[in-house]
Amino acid sequence: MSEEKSLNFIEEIIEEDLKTGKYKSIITRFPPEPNGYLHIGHAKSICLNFGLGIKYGGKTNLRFDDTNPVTEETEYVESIKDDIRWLGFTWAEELYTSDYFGKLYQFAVDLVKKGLAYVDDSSAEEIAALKGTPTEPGKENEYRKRSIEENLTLFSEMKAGKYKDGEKVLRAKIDMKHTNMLMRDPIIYRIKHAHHHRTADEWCIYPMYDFAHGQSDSIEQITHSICTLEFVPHRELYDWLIENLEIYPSHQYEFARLNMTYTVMSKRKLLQLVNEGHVNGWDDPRMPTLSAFRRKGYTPGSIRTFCEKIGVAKRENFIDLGLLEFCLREELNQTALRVMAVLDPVKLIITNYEDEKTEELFSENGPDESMGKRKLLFGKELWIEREDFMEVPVKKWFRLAPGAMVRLKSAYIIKCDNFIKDADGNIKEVHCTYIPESKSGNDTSGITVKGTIHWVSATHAINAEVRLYDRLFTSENPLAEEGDFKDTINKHSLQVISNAYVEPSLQDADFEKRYQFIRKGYFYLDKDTTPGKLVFNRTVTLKDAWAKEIKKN
RNA sequence: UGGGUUAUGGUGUAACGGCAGCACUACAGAUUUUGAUUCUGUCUGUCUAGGUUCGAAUCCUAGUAACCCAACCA
Repeated sequence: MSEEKSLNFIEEIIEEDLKTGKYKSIITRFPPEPNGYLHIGHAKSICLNFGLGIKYGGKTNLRFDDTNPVTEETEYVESIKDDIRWLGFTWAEELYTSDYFGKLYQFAVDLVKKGLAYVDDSSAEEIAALKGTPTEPGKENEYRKRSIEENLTLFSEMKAGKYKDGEKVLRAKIDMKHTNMLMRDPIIYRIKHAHHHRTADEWCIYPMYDFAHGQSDSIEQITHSICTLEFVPHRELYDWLIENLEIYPSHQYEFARLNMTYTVMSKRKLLQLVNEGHVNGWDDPRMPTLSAFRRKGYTPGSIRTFCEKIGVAKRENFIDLGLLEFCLREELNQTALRVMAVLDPVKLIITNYEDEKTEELFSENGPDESMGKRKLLFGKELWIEREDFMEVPVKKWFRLAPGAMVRLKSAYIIKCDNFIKDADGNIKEVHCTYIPESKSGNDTSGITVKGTIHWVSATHAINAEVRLYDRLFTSENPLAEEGDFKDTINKHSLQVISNAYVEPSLQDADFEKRYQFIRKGYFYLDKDTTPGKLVFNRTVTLKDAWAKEIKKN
């Protein structure tokens, strides 16, 4: 049975274009502005653009849209390239809009020569005042009547640096009464005496987005220029410029950007979180940036799967963060190495176990037998999870409690006989006896227990710092709340455990491996790890039916 | 009081005039040496009102709602 996957609307357009022979092959592009780090919303666009290139045997360029020197930096260029590579994509060519500044300038001159652009001496305020509003038409000003010759002179003087920032702009001459405000003589060049990250001080005039993007698409012969919905009104201008410049006709198509629960996606707001210290940098694992997801332990494959599952359409969407986590767990469940770690330790003493004895036990590394087994060290004193013992068990409890039996994962069945509290009434030690015949893999005891808990040997375990993350916002939609979105920041989004115990095999942890701390979640080594101190990030929790059960009561 | 875009379960996404499907979530159960995984099952939907048609999510008419547009940002 062949399962035919339905096409999204852009794929339909492409297949039609290919079928009718409009294009022999396609070229797409991913056009980030290097003024911030890439986030999960960009991943949707990256997967779409590069995915299309791959699917239809075309190619995809990486083009940095660097027309605003005051906000753009090389640091961002590098991080963006890293993130795209990490996601698993390869660009055909690495390009910069600034590569085309010469051509773009010439295009502007052509427009002036055709009488379709003019130099305007008005201030930003004056321009805004005559622009009108969405419901009222704009008005023309005196500069609009300048001769072609005068415009040519003035524009070349702008380029030559004769004027200060804001003193003059170049505008396309279209229609001040147009119902689309973007067509009311849009500014296409402005003066900025600023240092550009690539062209340095070569230019003091820079093209606006609308006069750079479509023209760059055209220069690269991009067949399908894909952007998000807020650019829909720009398409009319995009087409107007291409038509009047008589250059290669690229076409723009728009899809709905990704919105996700418990997440803000605008670069401006993310920058705010970083600058105001609400998080510790762009790659703080609580951020929705790709570098943060990477640091936290997300796999590129899970993000690609996610982008595949959410689809591409034109209607507003609000995706459940849980879907991303589902894709992640789906992959990690297959691939993560199983190990044991105790995050909130309580001492467990096996009273009938020989004092100095150390026993070697074996445990599977993962769900697939090919992943092999590893050695565990077992002894009289262990660390177990505080939450796995209950002095007065609730109903349906099948972990440790006075008189109760559980299996220690890959080891023995034990029975709880006693426990000791400290002066504050906290459980200090749990005393148990073990059943020698119940050894894992060789159990002749005939006893069955409902619960299995994880453990580490107190004499062999190594110490580690473990960082647990929760969602950054308490509100599902921080932007929809009254007041500032930062008011809904989750004050408990980071929990640092400095005294966790992990099994000795973790001494060899590295950035190639992802782990499941059995029963606790998936974890990944953090870059803050030093030779003397292991640091792990919790990538995501395991699904927890018991927590849900508790919550119900 | 302008222009543009979009409306399908709680959330996404299919259907191209012919049985409203899939995924996530939620819920119930089975299995389990991870209360994980796996497996089984259940609930929930075509924005509204008319019309065309043997037959409408799909076509027509009229509404309604949401989002975008008044940076020398992209």
